[in-house]
Amino acid sequence: MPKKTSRVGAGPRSLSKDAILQTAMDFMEEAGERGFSVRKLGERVGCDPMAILYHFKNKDGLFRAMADALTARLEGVDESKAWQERLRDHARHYRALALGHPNTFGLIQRFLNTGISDFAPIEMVHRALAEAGIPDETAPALCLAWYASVIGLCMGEIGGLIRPATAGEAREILETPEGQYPRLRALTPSYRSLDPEAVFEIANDILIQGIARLR
Amino acid sequence: MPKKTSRVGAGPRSLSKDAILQTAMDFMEEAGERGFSVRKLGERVGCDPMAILYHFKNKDGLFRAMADALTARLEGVDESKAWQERLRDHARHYRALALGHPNTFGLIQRFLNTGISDFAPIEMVHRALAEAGIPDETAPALCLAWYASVIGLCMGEIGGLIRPATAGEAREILETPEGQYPRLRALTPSYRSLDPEAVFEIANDILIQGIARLR
DNA sequence: GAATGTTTTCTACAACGTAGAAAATCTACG
DNA sequence: CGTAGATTTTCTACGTTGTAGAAAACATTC
Repeated sequence: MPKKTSRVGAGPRSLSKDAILQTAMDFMEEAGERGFSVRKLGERVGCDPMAILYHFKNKDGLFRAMADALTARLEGVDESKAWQERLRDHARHYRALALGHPNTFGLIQRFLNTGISDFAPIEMVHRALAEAGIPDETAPALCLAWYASVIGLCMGEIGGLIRPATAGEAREILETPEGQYPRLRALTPSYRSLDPEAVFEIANDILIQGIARLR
Repeated sequence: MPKKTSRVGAGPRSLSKDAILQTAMDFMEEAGERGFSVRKLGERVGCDPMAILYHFKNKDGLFRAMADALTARLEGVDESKAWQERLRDHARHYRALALGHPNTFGLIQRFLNTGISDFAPIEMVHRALAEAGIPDETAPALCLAWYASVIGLCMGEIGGLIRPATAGEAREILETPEGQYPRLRALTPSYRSLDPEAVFEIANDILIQGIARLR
């Protein structure tokens, strides 16, 4: 039977898991996943690398915890809004998370399989789908499709797929034989001035429109 | 000035880049990215690890080439079909690629930023969008949104997000307080028997419907 | 203060990516 | 043929990584 005090077992300096996670996320944003190592994190935290692994089992466990910690920062939505706006806001919050922590966000995608630990947002999505008139048979599929798409859009933006075309890329298109890619050629200026936020919003439009027409 | 023969410069055993890539992809599917190393690949190929790095500059370059090789296997679409079916088929081909090479497919997402090297499929998508009545101003945004969503769906499926809920997960939901997640609770049986393919198809429906109504 | 349990450090090992030098092999040309 | 130059493959070596296992430091309970 443990004591009544908060800390169930205190080691010498009582390294805080939350503090380690915060430092780990900052470090990940600075160095990227390539530059991230448990040893260097230990240096930053000011402890032996093995102390970190003691708390998180192994590097994968640490990554999982970082993904959870980031997911936990997801802003809630205003329940008084219409279902369309609630879904849109939820998607926007994911995007905000991705843009604010681009390097850590990839871990969310990687470890999304296990631990749909946060039931609350999923319940919210399902309430929205119910209000949209989606029958119970298709609701789960729709919910997962929505999450996969939204996360895909976030990954696309932080991964560099969704961004204005560079001058070099534009030139590359214009240097192709005249009649080969007429549409791509015509759209090149439009690609040059692409607005990533507009891409996200238009994707949201499509998802919401599509859901509305599906019932 | 090089000779007219095909091989511009032949080393001792003339290690074929394509053969290396094929072996690398097989190895990646067997071992996953964690188990993949240049040294072990060298063993499989039957050469020194450094010979591989000579051809691909470094491990990242090899990964990039693997992603390109996989993308090159994308099946083309039947141009005689309606634009809706062409988009749907294109998406299905991506899914087939993902399910056939789950471990290598992640590289496609990672390195999609650079090298929109295959103009042909993008041109195809834009022709479809034009037929759908999408104006030039929004076509690029729509195209990128479509790709990001489709790839997100593929990653969601091979990453384990899109799959039937396990018995343990179902229990976890049913063990929550009665009135807390009523929707989730009601949908649990439906989650248990979820069909990933249905999720993909419904997402396609939404995308196509959304595009059709957008003009 | 001794016993017990938890946390942190220390030490060591196998595996990794790859730089740089060396060797092996190919091509071109006399 | 042989020699010169270019290309490809191997060899060696270095710093870094994740982490197992033993030891040490500290906290808590009696």
